[in-house]
Amino acid sequence: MSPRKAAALRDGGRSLREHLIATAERLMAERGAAGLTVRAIAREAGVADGVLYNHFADKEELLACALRARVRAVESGLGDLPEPGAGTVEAGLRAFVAYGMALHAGILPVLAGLAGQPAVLARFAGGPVPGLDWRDRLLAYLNAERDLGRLAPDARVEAAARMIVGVCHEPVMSALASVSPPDPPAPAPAAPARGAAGPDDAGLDDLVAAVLHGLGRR
Amino acid sequence: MSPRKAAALRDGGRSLREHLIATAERLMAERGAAGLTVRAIAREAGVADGVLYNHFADKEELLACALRARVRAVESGLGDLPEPGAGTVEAGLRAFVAYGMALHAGILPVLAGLAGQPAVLARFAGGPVPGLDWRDRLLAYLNAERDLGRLAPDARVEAAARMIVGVCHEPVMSALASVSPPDPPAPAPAAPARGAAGPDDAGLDDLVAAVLHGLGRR
DNA sequence: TGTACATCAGTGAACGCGCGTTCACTGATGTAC
DNA sequence: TGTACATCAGTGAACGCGCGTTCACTGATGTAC
Repeated sequence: MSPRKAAALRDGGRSLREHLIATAERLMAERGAAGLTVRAIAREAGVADGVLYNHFADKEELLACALRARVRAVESGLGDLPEPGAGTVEAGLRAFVAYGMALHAGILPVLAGLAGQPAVLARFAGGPVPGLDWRDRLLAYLNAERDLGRLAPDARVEAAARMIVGVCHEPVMSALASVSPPDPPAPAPAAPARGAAGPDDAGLDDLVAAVLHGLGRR
Repeated sequence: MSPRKAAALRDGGRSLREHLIATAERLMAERGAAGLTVRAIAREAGVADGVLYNHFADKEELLACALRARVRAVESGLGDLPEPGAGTVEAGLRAFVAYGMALHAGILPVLAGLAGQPAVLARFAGGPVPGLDWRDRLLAYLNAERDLGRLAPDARVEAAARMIVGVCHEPVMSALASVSPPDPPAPAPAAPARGAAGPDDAGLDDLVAAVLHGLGRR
């Protein structure tokens, strides 16, 4: 009851399905999802072209699984989000912004590469979307801190949340717009548009200070 | 010295080159740039498939021209940006945010559709990029208002500019992530991801108030 | 003025290529006797 | 225990399709005489 085994799996215990998802996820992270072909995934995984159709309905299902795996991998590398009332508000906001920056830097480039394949994004959206969850938790954190009296009673928490979400998108979008690698022969670094994306520590402090104190005269 | 004329241009005075750019720009705005083919452009323009190569080096050059035309069209529909010192700071910021929202809502969906074709983006980036120009003018405006004494002397203008840029990206990105039209037979509305993108007037006011006054207790 | 020829942008069938997907075949393993 | 057979995941050549691009041909217009 255990027929032929894929050459690439002679060692290692994981199934071919998991192996294909892991390979597709790695290629997404390395080269982006835009020009990813089933042949490239199969060759990189060391298996035959057609075997993916024994485990997935079509290419889109494999890509959707790989996207979910990518999201889990990015999130597992991030710490916990702060609880309201613990530590200073400055530190809490810093943690939320740093988390959001890393989350979006890891996921947005892949999502952008799938902009031309809405069916994959639709399958992905058919579940909890990590960016939205993070946004909801940020909003809940701000509301709780306001209720604790550590933010102004009339603080515009909705507007602030939208700005914080936006500021996490912005460096990724700018990096995407300015890259210009050759299309087919892109060896690419292991994690593109990551390094230069986020702000340094002083930038984070300025962001938090701007959110808390505003620009106006006091 | 005036040989055969394209059937679609028997009336109208513009050149076939301009006609192709205008058609490609319209298709970009209607369907996005992701699945746009030279055949679709030629059919929509009412000319033969191959004629584009008499006027452009390749498909990428046509798309780059169409992208520039699209940007000019969006910008021409927007008003002027405010000058420092004129009107209230609130009104000035409102104008900058409204301008940025409309600019990005018109351009980002098209840019996202080109994420898989970096060569087009590279040609586009080989000139003044409107989003960057707007960002620079916003930063200059904030600095000038601070120097005029209408913002706090220690106002974090860089951080605020990044948040304002981000908040203009954010609704477009959210709309892109949530759309799921069928891929090939997409008649699509005339301007996708536009209507639900921007905030209403009250939302704009809250954003400006959050930027000016911050969230902290005073 | 009328006729034959030259010019060249426009035409569209055809080319080569890479894509996603299929399916007849392979061969390692479990089972029957 | 040894041998023949059944199972079925894996294999990879081949299929059909749509893409960007090419190029021999068309035909409206300008020129020569």
